[in-house]
Amino acid sequence: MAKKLEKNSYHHGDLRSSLVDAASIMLKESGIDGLSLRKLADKVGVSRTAPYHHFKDKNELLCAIAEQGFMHWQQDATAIFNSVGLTAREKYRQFIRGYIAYAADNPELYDLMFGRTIWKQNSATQSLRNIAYPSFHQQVEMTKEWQNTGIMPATEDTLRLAQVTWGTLHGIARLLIDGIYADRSHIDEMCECAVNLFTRSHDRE
Amino acid sequence: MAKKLEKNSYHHGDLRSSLVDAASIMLKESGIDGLSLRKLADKVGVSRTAPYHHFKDKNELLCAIAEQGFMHWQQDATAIFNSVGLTAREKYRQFIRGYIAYAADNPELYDLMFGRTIWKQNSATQSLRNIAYPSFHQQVEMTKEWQNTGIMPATEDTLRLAQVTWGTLHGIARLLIDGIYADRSHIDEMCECAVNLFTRSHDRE
DNA sequence: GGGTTTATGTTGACGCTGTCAAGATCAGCG
DNA sequence: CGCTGATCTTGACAGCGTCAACATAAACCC
Repeated sequence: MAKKLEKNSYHHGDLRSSLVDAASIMLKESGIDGLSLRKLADKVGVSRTAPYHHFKDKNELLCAIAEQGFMHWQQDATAIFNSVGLTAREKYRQFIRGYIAYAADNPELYDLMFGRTIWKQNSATQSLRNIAYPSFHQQVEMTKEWQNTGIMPATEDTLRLAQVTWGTLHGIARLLIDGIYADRSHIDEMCECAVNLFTRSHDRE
Repeated sequence: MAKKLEKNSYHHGDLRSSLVDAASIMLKESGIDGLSLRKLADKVGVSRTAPYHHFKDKNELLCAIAEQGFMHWQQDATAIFNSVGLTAREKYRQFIRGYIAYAADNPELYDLMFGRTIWKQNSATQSLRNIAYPSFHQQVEMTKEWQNTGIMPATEDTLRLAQVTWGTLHGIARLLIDGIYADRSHIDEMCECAVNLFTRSHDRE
């Protein structure tokens, strides 16, 4: 912010975060492939190879963006989880809707965070792993909690149950953001259906 | 096959199908991005731009490969669906396992068939749509059948139920092939868990 | 304060990609 | 036989990620 005045200097002063910010916007507009380091440098006002002094390669930049995405999502998730005055079932419904909404609102970011670009090639930065893995793990913890409160069947193995329920959310999100289900108007009913399936006849509240 | 002898002629004779075949192999080995038209032409033994007389661009080639994938998968699916001597629930289990197995055995092809590359940009060929849409629709028909036989809850709207259950399969498949769940040894138990969730207390056989 | 190190930014170059334009070759048909 | 259209070729262009070599200025030490 305060660095904006020193524009004409040879050194940018705050290039790294400027790059991440601008790259996030470009990602949102153009997707992972559309995000070009050259265009990015141009938009920020530096030469093509300047970013390479802050990120080893494009992958490291992508990981930095994904990190921000995880931090943002974790805020949303814990806010829902810690909300008061809701029945357990209602809270679960809100979590599902929140998950899908986050993906639908940030499709390219979601694709980056949970897509093959980063994870398939095992190219995740240690820094990214440090926030992504706990986020994955949180899914299991929440499942365990829901099993304890009787929302979800306690007979199923917690890890498997978490994998399947998260898989469902992930699958619906992907069908949406990948354009296989174009219609966003179905989302609410789909979430409702998922809640019914997973929590069927397990509470009376 | 019979064309192999006429190798040294100026005209290839059967270039289109040769391209699709070679491209399928390259796709399996290198993924969508790794599949390069230039390398492909080189492998088939023609010049870089020869493929452009058979496919308008890379997208059309990808659609042709995806078509073959859908045809292959449809064979697998109907084989499972028409198998005799199985209870409805057992048949459903086999379908789930078959779906995940197909994705796990052909990760790059699955990514092409059900990924954003084709569907997000609405770039699917009419020819591809003609086989993909019925394949999508088949998922709904099967769900309806399973509702009728009492395997799945008849109270839920068929379309929503199909979307959610397919979403689950798709999500599990993606978590697997995108490297978020590296461990294939969990697949069987995950499928079992999904079957339990969706068909819970709906049959006694 | 002066000199050196180090971080940061620049231009140039390479090989890769998809794709268009123009010309070469050849099969098939009138 | 000659023409037409399908097929294949070389040449070219812009875009990409990235390495090497060089320029600048900030930071640090004596």
